[in-house]
Amino acid sequence: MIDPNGYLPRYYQLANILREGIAEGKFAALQPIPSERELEKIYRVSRPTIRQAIELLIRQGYLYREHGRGTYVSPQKLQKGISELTSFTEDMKQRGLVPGQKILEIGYVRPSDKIRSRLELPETCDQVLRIERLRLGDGIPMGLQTSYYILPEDQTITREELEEYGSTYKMLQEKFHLIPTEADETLEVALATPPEADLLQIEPGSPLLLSERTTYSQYRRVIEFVKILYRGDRYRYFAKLTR
Amino acid sequence: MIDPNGYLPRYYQLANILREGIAEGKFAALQPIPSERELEKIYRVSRPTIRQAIELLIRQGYLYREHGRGTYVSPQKLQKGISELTSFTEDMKQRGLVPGQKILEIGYVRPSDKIRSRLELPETCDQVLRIERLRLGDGIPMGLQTSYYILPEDQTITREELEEYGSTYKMLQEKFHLIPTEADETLEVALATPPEADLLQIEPGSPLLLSERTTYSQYRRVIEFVKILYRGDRYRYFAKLTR
DNA sequence: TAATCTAACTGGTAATGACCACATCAATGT
DNA sequence: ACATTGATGTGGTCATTACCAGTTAGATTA
Repeated sequence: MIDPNGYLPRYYQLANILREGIAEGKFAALQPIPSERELEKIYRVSRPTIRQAIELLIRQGYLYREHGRGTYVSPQKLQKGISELTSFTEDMKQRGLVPGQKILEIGYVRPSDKIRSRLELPETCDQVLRIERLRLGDGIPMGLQTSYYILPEDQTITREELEEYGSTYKMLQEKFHLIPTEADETLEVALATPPEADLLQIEPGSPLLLSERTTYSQYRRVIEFVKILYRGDRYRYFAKLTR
Repeated sequence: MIDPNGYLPRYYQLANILREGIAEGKFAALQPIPSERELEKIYRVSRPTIRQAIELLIRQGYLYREHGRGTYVSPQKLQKGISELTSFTEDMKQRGLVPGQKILEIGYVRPSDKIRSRLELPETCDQVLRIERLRLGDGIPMGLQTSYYILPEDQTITREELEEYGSTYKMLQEKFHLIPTEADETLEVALATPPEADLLQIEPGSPLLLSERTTYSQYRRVIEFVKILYRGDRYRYFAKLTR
């Protein structure tokens, strides 16, 4: 069941086994899974390893513990949609829509004070890459996205690459070895200006959901600042909160 | 430094010491803290204990690790505002505003199908407590809140209690021993109807931020379903995302 | 000089053994 | 009949020991 010399660490293998068991209904919602001492005998791994696997599944929302009682399976509603950092592309896929994009503009600009502070720009740098895109879901306009990146001119992004990769996050990872790992996001409402309404194919003055996000790399440096104006009638934001 | 027989577990004491060190600037942002083996000698606790403390601080956003290099202090921007489950009252306090409320209506109603499903109501139950409140920040209308609770009639909430406690979450915890521990939230835009606009002191048709939240207890049972219509011009939603 | 290797760090995974704190329930006492 | 107690199960904490896996820098080599 668990390969001690496997490619994946043992606690990770065990977590996968348990997660599958939950998905298959082998362990039912609100019912306890075997105790840590029992799992020790079943899977032939030590208790710390088992606890590590369980802690992973708790963080992912699949299990929860009750001291003195046992470890239980979360109800389905709590098993999905943890507030995860996703790109627009991944977001659309999760919603069951085919992601698409239409690049409107791409080029270097002088950053405004707001952009400067959001990108935590050093004084020396006075050029940032700006990309404006119309984002589609199943071919229908979903939002208007404006992204800013700090990139030297010899390491830049071309329109062709952007179209080829589809997902910007995938490109950042493969081309620059920058992995988005954390982000701060704010959401508020806005009203569509005539040019925005035209691009989004809605009436001017229609309500929009405005998202502003600063994304950080694995080194805790700012990667990008992204502003997205979502169509209010087609987009809903999900969050999972814990305490 | 660390009391082995203290009221708090050792890993928790160590986490507090390190968190203070970070707050005081003793450990600077983006700089490494002492290695796990060094901390072992400094604080006279074993490595598992140290790792547990560090993992806690990582989850709270204060530290991050780099395999082979060390454990580093996160930049300030990432140290706060983790997507936490807070009541309206706590939310206002965090924003530096004085929370307030005006109770508009309180009583039992037959739940609609939508409310039924959101509360995961059993067939037998056909009465839920509905509370409608105008929520204030520094005395100014911030949002219109409608909450639904599953409570037997002998264990109910009165208008007086609601006004006395101020925070509903505090009351749930102290009176019913129900601790809100997890929640699913959705956000979308809406336009104010004339009666809503009147209560919120804005123009009819003004944009609003509509939040719908299902809150779960420590036993993973639904506690409440809450709908809040926030004034679009006075409220902004914050989220912290991870991967 | 420049590429390579190696030793010494770092965190990551794992086993073992021990004791504590909380929950439950059956046996015991009143 | 009821309250109490204690055994036994659960997860929570902690120490010790060992080895693996990346990173780095200085010593070695070509």
